[in-house]
Formats: sequence, structure tokens, C-alpha cells
Amino acid sequence: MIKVECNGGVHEFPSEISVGKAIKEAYGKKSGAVAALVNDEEKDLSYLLSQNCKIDIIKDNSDRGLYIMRHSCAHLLAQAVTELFPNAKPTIGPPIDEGFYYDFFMDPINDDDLRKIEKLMRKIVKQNIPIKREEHDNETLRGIFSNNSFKMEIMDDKIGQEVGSSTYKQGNFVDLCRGPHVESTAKLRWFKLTSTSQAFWRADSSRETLVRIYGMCYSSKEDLQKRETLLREAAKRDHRKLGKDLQLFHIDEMVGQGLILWTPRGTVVRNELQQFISDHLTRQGYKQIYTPHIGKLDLYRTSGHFPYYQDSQYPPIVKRDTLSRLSDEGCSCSDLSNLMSEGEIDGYMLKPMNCPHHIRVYASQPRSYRDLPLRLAEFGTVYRWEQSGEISGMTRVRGFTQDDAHLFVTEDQIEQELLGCIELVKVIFGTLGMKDYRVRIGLRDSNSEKYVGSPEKWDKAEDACRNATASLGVEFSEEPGEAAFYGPKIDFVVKDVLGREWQLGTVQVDYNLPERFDLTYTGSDGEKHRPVMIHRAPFGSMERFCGVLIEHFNGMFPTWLSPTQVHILTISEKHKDYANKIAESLRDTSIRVEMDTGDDTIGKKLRTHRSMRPAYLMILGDEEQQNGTVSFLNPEREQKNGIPLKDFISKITSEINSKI
RNA sequence: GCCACCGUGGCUUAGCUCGGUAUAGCGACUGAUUCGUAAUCAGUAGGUCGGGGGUUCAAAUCCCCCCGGUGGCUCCA
Repeated sequence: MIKVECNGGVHEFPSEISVGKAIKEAYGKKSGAVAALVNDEEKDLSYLLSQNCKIDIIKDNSDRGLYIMRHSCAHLLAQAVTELFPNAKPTIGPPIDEGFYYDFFMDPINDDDLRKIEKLMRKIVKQNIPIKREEHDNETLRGIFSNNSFKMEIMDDKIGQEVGSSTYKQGNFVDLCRGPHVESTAKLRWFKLTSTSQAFWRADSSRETLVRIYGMCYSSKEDLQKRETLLREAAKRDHRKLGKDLQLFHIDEMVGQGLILWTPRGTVVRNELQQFISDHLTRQGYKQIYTPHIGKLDLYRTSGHFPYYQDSQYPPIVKRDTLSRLSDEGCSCSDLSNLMSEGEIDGYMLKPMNCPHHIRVYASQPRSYRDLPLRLAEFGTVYRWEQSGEISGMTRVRGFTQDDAHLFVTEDQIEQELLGCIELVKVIFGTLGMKDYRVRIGLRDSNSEKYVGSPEKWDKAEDACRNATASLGVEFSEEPGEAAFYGPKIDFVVKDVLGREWQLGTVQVDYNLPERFDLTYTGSDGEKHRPVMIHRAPFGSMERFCGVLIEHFNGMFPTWLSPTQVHILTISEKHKDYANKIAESLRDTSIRVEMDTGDDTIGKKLRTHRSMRPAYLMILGDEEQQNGTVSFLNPEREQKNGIPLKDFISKITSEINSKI
């Protein structure tokens, strides 16, 4: 007799019974179970119960259940691929958020192949092929996968641990896998292959090139369709599309990849944001500075950026006469490169970071402890050579402006100053209604040698990060190994509608650069001391932040950020003068106005101007003119008629001032 | 940088498989209309098909190289 605790009751069975049957007993036929927890361990429905236990159902629409289905779907994919391409060698195929992928060692495939694979997958689903778990000893296991070096490598590394010693078999396809899986291919109906890409074995670019196939998988048609709808909606609010439609920015082939041209409308948004930050900087006692876009190579040798980060920098600018002298001497490109690396030739570099310049501002005067904390801020534009395949819209670019600042502080001031930095990020995110973000504290990896500074200082800095974050009541995760080599950091990661995460704000503690530049201040004891630096950028970069903001607001900016706050549309030509008068009054109060006094119908004008998503659409005709009032559609696109102009002005002004 | 896919007037787009110098809408411009809430009517201009090379009597259509974009991979001080 086996007693099975399940669904709040105890069920008794005379002999061995499968989990699936036990669940059917306890929950009925339509339990939606894809697997189960047997004494808190994930098991297949076919798993045989031979002694008393506790079972929890894993439903197909639960996170765990979806994970299992997606994993099974990856196997289904592999079955189809190996059937169509007998030479393809499956490597790994895990479930991921919303779907799954599988990496194959095979020749590249195209979209046609992808469709063929998907078609075969559907056929296999219809065939209702059972998925069977089998346990093997080591030797048998190696025998099964002897012609697949990738699986062999996995076994060499992991056998008996995570991978277990089981295989899952469906039809002729066998995969090394610990499971669990759904019972049969028929359970996998709501999937779709989405894309292919190249991937590297073990994410190592020096290893084999693999073909990765992505798919999504859900437990119901509705969920699959919901996801597809979401993707379509997200495509509509993509900042690259909206940026073009709303004329916010332009990227020009002739100017270069990853270089943003801020058009007039986008510049308004950026300026408003910069002004917003500037106001807070003043309040928090920052000093704003300007520094140039280039600096001598030697500056970056001292900072360590050159040649350490050479691969991601624009190549140095060398003086013309130096170049012609070297060329007369028959110097080759590699000679030149060596001479620069060795410091025998100087040149200029487009700045990849603002800190070296800011450090030299600090060093321009003798500093005492009374000067600290010294907070230097700049909207500083930096240039980095991102790989061409990485560049995308405004979010990954080669030139961008950081809302940067460097705080030079004593060790005792670190925590207090971190607090101020985090506070600022919180205010910004709060004002813009960006609620879905998380905070990540990057700590050092105790096994790594790459970090500079003593362990004691690191401990202190890491504690300061924790304390500052915690004392502001922000949830955070600690991630060892994610620190910069010079110090721990606090990153603010914002989630967008698709669940993609964007690292925006960042706060970093730095012991390294003050050391490298031999920065000092005179303490109250009359001795020289070393300051600590805090790098911080609440937006991260104006480009990325605006890109994320465009999507966040779906192009419909709050009034204070709206590139054009009021669009005035006239009913007919005879209202032109009145419209001009209104426009003038609004402009006098610094409200951004656009006029349309053309000869289109009001319906046409509304249609045209709505698409630019201004905060207000004002309509002026006989009625307004006679009564000296205005009528408008507000940001919620509700109609308000016959409002006295001064009421409108005070309403919109207060809206702008309170940034709602 | 790597893999796959894509690139036609300002925008969206037909044609490309089966080679014979390009289709439409929006927008722009001109004229008429002055009309109260998501496209008033008529007309005109505008592209040599991302760039270069090749195959061919002939290429937007086939081939090669380059540039740019998209989805991923790798990277992100």
C-alpha cells in the first residue's frame, strides 16, 4: 500500500503507480499537469511511485510548467532538425524566458529551412510521440553519444552532477538530459520558431561556431497570441520607428554608424532633461564644468584606458607632421602602433570617458579637506568603438553624452555621497514614472586577481554601497564578479515593455584613478591624503536614456518634455489672426507652440497633428474668437471647450512646472 | 567582428522566382475650396532601384565585393 499526499488529501494505492495516474486520481483528468514535484523533486508524469510520498502538481501554465514545456519544445526542435539535417549535431538546448533555443553544430540555415523545421515539428506533435526517460550507466551513455563530441564534453565536465545520467528519447531522437519533460510531443502545440543566429560553443568565440534556433512556446493558444500581439505593439513603440516618425533624431549613413544627430524636436527633450538634472546638481552642491572632446594619449596612458581598452576606442589622432616624418623614415603601421603603445609618439584620442579630464580639473589646484567633497559634473560626450553588429538605434551607439559627474571625497564621506547619488537617481526615475527597475550592486569576485586596491578598502567600499542602497529603501541584488576592476558599483537597470533590461544609471566607487594620477588633498592633520572618487551618471547616457524614454512614453511625452506642447489648429483662414494672437501669448510664457493655419479641413489637421503626439491640440474657430476663449484636446485627448486663455495658461504652466 | 535576413522617390510600398531601364498611396508643390473634431477635389514635380564591379545584346531583377539596417552571438572600462 502506497500513501500519496496530494491536493490536500491522502490517496492510497495498492501497488506502484505513476505520478500521472496518481494526479489523475487526485485532480481529475484535466489537471493541466506537465510534471510534478515528488517530495519537492521535479519528476516526469511517468515516474513510478513505490513508496509513501508527497506530490505537488506542476501545471502547464505555471512558471515551472512553462519552463518544462519549453525545454521539451527545444527537444522537439532538435528532433526535427536532426531528422531534416542528419549531420547536425545537437549541443545544448535550454528553456529561456518566453521560449527556448537549441544550438546545433551544422551548416548555416536560412528562413526557408526554418519554416521546414517548424513544419516538421508540427507533424511530430500530431504524431503524439511519447517522450521516454531512460537511466544509463556511464559507459552506455558514452556509447550513445560517441559521435557527438559536444555531448561527450558535457559528460566529461558534469556527468553525475547536474546532467544526471539519464536520456530522453522520442522517436529516433535521444538527448542527454536530466528532465523532466512532458509525456508526449502532443503536449507541445503552441509554439513558433522565431529566429536563427550564430552562437559559439560554450559562449567562447574561439570555439566552434554553432547555429542557434530560437522559438517561443506557451501552454495555450491565447498566451501565444498574447505574446505575438505584445511583440507587434512593442515594434510600434520602438524608439527607432518613433524617433523617425516624431522627428526626434536621425542616424545618417554618411555621418557614420552609431552617431546620433539630434534633430530640433529631440533636442528639446534632451535639453529639458539636462535642465532638470542641472537643477538637481545645483541643489546637491555640484559644480558644472566643460571639457574638450579629445585629450592627449599620455592622459589615457596614465588613466590606464590606453592601451588596455584599445579595442573599443577610436584609433588615436596623430599629428600630420609626425605622420609625414615617420612615413619618410619608412615606418610601417605596426611600427606606428608600437611606438604609440610604448609612449614614444604622442597623439590625441577622442575621449572614451570623462574622468581623466575631470581629474585634471581636480588637480589644477591644491586641495584641502575643506574642499571635499568636490563634485564636478559635465554633460560630457564620449566616443567608443562599439562592434558594428552591436550598434542599435540610440541604445548602443559610438558617440554619446553622459550626464557624468565625479565626486572627489574622503573615505569617510563615501557612504554619505553615495546616498546623494542614489537619491538623485530615485528622484529622476520617480519623476519620469519609471517604476520597473532593479538595483544591482556589483561586487568583486574573490577568486579574481584583476582588482586594484587593498581588500580592506574593497570591503569598506562594498559595505558603503550596500548601506547607502539599503538606507534608501531600494531593493537590490548583490552580484559578485560584476564590479569594475577599480571598485564596486551600483547599477540601475530598467525593464521595458518586452521585459528587456537596460542599464541606465550607475554609481561607482573608485580607488584606482586617484592613485594613478597621484591625487592628494591636505587633511586637517596637515598631511597629504588620497581622495576617493565616485563616478556617477543617473541617466547613463542621454542617447540611451532618451531611447528608453521614447518607448516608455510611447512617444507621448509628458507636457514638460513634449517637443511641441501646443499645436494650434484653425477652423478656417479667417481665424488666423486670432490664432496668431493666442500663439504669441503662449510663446510669451515659454510654451512651445506649433501652428497650422493651412487650408486643410479641421478633420485633416487633427489627423496630421495627432500623429506628432503633442501634449495639447488646440482648435480655434468662430466661437473661440468671439468669446476670447480656447478649445483643446488635453493629453488624455479629452475635449475641453470655451476655456479662457489665462485659465489654459495657468493650467499648462502648472503642469509643466510640476513635471506631470 | 561573426551568422541569417533585408536595402526601390521624404515615408510606406508593387515589380525581383521565369532579365527587356519602375507601381501605387501618403507627403511636397500649384490651383480650387474656407469647410467645427482621425484623410476636400484636381493637377504638377520627384526615383535609374544603397554603392562599386561582373555576366548579358539587355539587370531593380543573376553573380562578387563594399556600405547601411534588422534579429541574435560575442563584447560593453
